[in-house]
Amino acid sequence: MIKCAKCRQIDFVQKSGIVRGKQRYFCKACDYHFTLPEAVENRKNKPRHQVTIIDIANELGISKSTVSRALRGHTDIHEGTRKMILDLAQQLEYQPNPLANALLKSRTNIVGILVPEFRHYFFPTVIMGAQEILSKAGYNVMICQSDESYDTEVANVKALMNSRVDGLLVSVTTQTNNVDHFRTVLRKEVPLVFFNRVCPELDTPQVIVDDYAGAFQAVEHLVQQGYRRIAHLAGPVSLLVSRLRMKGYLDALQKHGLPVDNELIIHYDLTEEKARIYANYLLSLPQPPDAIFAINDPTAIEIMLVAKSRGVKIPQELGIVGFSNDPISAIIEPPLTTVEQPVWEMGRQAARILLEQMENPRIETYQLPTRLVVRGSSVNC
Amino acid sequence: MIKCAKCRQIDFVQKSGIVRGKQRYFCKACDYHFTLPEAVENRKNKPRHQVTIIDIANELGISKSTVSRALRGHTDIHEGTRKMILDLAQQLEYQPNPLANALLKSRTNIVGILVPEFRHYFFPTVIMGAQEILSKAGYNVMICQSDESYDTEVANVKALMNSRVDGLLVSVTTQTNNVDHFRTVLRKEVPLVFFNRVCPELDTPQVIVDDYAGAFQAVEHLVQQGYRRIAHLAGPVSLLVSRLRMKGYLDALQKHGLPVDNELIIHYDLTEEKARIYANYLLSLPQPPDAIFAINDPTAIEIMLVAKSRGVKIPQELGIVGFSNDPISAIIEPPLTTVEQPVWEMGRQAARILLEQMENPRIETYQLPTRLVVRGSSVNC
DNA sequence: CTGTTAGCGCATTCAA
DNA sequence: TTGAATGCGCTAACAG
Repeated sequence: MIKCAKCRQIDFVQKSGIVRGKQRYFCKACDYHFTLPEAVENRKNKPRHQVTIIDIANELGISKSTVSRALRGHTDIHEGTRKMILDLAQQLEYQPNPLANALLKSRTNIVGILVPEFRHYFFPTVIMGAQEILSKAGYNVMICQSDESYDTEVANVKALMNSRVDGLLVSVTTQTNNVDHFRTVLRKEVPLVFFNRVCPELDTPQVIVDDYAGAFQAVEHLVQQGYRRIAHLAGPVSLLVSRLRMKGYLDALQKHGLPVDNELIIHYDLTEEKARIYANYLLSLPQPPDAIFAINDPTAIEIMLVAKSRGVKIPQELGIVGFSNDPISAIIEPPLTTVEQPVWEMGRQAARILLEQMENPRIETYQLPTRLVVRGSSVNC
Repeated sequence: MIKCAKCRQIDFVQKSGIVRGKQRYFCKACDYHFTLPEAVENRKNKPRHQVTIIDIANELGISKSTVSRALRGHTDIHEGTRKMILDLAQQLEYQPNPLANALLKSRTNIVGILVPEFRHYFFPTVIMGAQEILSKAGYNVMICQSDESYDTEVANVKALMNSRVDGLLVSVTTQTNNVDHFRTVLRKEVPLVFFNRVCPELDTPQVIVDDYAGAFQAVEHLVQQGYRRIAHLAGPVSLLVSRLRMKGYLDALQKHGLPVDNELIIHYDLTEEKARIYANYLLSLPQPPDAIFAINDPTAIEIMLVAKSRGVKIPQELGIVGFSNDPISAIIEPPLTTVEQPVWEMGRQAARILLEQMENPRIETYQLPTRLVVRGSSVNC
């Protein structure tokens, strides 16, 4: 089945020895010597050769289009032919090559997920939720983590775009102030959904929880427990989630007539070391707080460890509330009061919206509920 | 630049109206009406059109081969031409389409990582280590988690193979007894490296830690602390890691002349619920153990919680040692004695070996060291 | 109902 | 030094 490279006839071609490792051919019709393109040659003796529709077509003596149609389940096919094809495909363990399809359709069936870290409970869980929905819908997932570095985030977005992902699920870093890299994504019309750490300045869907209400309840709870000098170890101002929780904190204080002391409000970059430093700072103030509302559970736990190491009694001398309901918070001693958010569901929801976005784009912010879980770290009895 | 679909001439073709949304063309030479393939038509007016070498070639009035060569950095190119091409490419923000390349070379530059779960510290950390190495080497990573389900694992392997990953990093589920799906991978000559939960029966590299020594030290430590009736809440027999840690446990008992009591050895499936059930079971034996060596930290922590809930004092009435040095173990009360393993490094190592495997396959088992970290949960003072 | 043809974007081979 | 032709595997349009 080898055509002459010159006269295109097939009946006169024969092998004519091997030169520098390459099989050479000779056409008796036009007296022409030639070698086959490497790919074709490889095709013949590669052990890991994947079965293609051409193999099936050749085997059956029909055209590859017919095979394609049968495999794709088109209706206008002779029943016998279809059966032949399907049987052989099964027997040969035929697997369509998604690369070819991707090239043809410019669709990879891959969704990129970009998160700042996955050391803690939160992001891995969101990812699992997203994966649940996405894999049901036939998508594979490519996960990147930016390690809270803006540069890495930019590089990751570039890499994912370069891999031609069909959509992007993103939670930004604490350092992300410039969002041009996401503008590029939108310009190329690649569906993009933010979750948790969102970019409200971009016209694309966002999935968040009711951070304001959660924070408000948390602080109100502290007030009701009798705490009066409540500090807030907050996230960086760049993140909407920080600002919303901050607002909940402030409004709760205000509602209950408590003064806002700026000394007790600290924005930080969510790293462990800084959490420890600021916790120590707060506890060594001349007038230390009697309670701290932390932006999230890892922060709350760092505070707790610092407090313990300083001999500060929880909850008697210091009430602590976190955010997220990380499983650790139930385990630690004393168990941590925290604001539960539907983490798994957030992943599912973000994925659903991304899928929807691929069909008919709509820009909306989706908000999931939060719920206060009261535990020992804040019950001042 | 449109050729007639019949006579292949280009000079006589003109548009002839739009029918059902499709542009139709008309050849004045051969009097033939036709439409262009969808792809070509799309190409003309797609907003998200990516720049290709053809665009560059057309713009410059040269052939795409030349452009390709210039971009690929071949030497046999006129310096002026090269510069022209490179400049225009930069200006147009040309990005080579990896899909085309993948199709051509049968290489995707994607590595699949398959883990049983990522709820806990261990697997996410390994993944981060692997990613560090792989992305440096120009690979993207596709992560799947099987949720400890054999069927999901098989499906995931299939999906990853179907995506034509260039290599696979795997840790199997507790249920994986049949490894035919991995045999398929090897048969197709896709590099495969196991880590942590490995498949020694397969001829492919494995990365593990010195589980035996770690377990031995852990149990010996318990003996030295004066514990005499040491139980072992072990992993499923199907996992090599369970068997090795079990052996370490048994040998340590034997070395110190302690009897092996089968009642005190329990294999389980690593689920939280079962951990709790068996912990309760052990503690309610007529002759309960005075110490428990747990297969891993999550298990140890479940045991600790159960013990606390039953009012059993740790470490006075019950010594506990885990395995992995999960960050939680330092935080929990009392802090957990555990066997540290270089988790991050395990990911890096597995990735390195996978890369090496792509060059020159070699079958070896790589073992990383472990180290006992003594904390409060086992110091019987 | 089926075969032919074209093209997705690229690298490569051969001919000039 | 360059261009034309080929094929990676597949689908879709079109012509019988």
